[in-house]
Amino acid sequence: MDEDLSKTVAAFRQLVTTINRAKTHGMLTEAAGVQLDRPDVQILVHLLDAGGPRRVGAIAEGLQVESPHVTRHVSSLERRGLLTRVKDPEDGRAWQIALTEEGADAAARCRRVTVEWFGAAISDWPVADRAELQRLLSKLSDDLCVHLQSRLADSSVR
Amino acid sequence: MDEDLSKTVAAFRQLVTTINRAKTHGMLTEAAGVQLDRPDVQILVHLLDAGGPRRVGAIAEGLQVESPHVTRHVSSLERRGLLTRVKDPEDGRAWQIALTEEGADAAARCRRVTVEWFGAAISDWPVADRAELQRLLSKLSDDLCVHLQSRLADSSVR
DNA sequence: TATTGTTATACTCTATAACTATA
DNA sequence: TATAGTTATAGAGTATAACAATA
Repeated sequence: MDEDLSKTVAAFRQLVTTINRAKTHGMLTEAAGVQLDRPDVQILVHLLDAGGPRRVGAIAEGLQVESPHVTRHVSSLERRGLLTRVKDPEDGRAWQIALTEEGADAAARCRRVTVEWFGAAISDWPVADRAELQRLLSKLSDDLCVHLQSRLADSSVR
Repeated sequence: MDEDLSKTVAAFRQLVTTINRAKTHGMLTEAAGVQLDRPDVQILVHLLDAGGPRRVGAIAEGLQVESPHVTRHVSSLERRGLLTRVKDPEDGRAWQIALTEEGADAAARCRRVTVEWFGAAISDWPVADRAELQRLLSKLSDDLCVHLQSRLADSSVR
C-alpha cells in the first residue's frame, strides 16, 4: 500500500468532512447575507455558473441528484422570488428555470464569499503552488468522476 | 476576482459532490464486502487510523460531529460485534471504544478499497504530479481547517 | 458545578415509487 | 410508449435539548 497515497486520501477525507459541516455552511451564508439551505445555494450557483436558464433535469444531472429533489427546492425558491419557471417553447413537458435579478444577486454573493474564503485560506501560498493546486484539483476532479462512472457501470452490469 | 481561484473552487465543489453521492458509497462498500452506512464506516476507519481505543468525545471531535451522533452508531456497531465499549479506568464517566477483530478487519477493507479507488483514478499521473497532489492537498486541508476555525470564532464573538 | 456520555426529538438532505402531461 | 417533471413517501444523516452519572 502506497504511503503517500494513503496520506492523500486522509487529507482529502479531512477536507470533505470540514466542508460538509453545518457550521461551515452557516458561516458562509451569514457572510453572504442570505438565508438559504445548502441545496438552495447549490441550485442558484449552478444556474449562475451555467450563464442562463436550464431545465430541471439538467440541473439534477449537474448536481448529481435526483430530479424530485430539484423540483422541491426550485418550487421553494420560486415562491421566494429568487427564480422563475418558464415553459420551454420547444418542449411542452419541460420548464426552463431562470434566476431572477434577486436570485442572481444572492447566487453571486454566495459564490463570491466561498471563493474569498477559499482564497484567504491559501493567500500566503507561493503563486506557483496555487497554480499547481488549480491544475491538479481540476485533473483530479475529472479523473475521479470518469473513473467512478466506469466503476458504477461495472457493478450495475454484474 | 481571481479566475484561477474560481476554477479551483469549482473543481473542488465538483469533487465534493461526487464523493457525497449515495452511489459512490454503495460502490465502495460493495467492493469492500460490508454493509455499513457512511457514519459507520467513518467511525471504524477513524478508530483504525487512531491505532487504538478512543473515547466517544474524541471520535466526535475527530469526525467533526456532535457526540449523540457517535453514541448511536457506536451502539449499533457494538450490537453487531464490530467494536466494544470498555470503561475508562482513569475516568468513570468515560468509555474507551475499541475495534474488535472483526471490526478492524471491516475497517481495513473499507480503507483499502477507498485508497485503491483513489489510486486507480490517478494511476497514469506522472509521479511528480502525484507527489505534488499529496503535498498540496495536505497543506490545503490544514490551512482551510485553521482558517475556518478563526472565521467561526469571529462570528460567534459577534 | 463542570464534564462525559446517553436518550429523546426534530430538522436537513436525498432517494424511490407512483403519477400527470406531453411527445 | 417513452420522456419531463411533479407529488408523496421514506430513509439516511446530523443537530439540539434534556438528562444521568461521575469528577
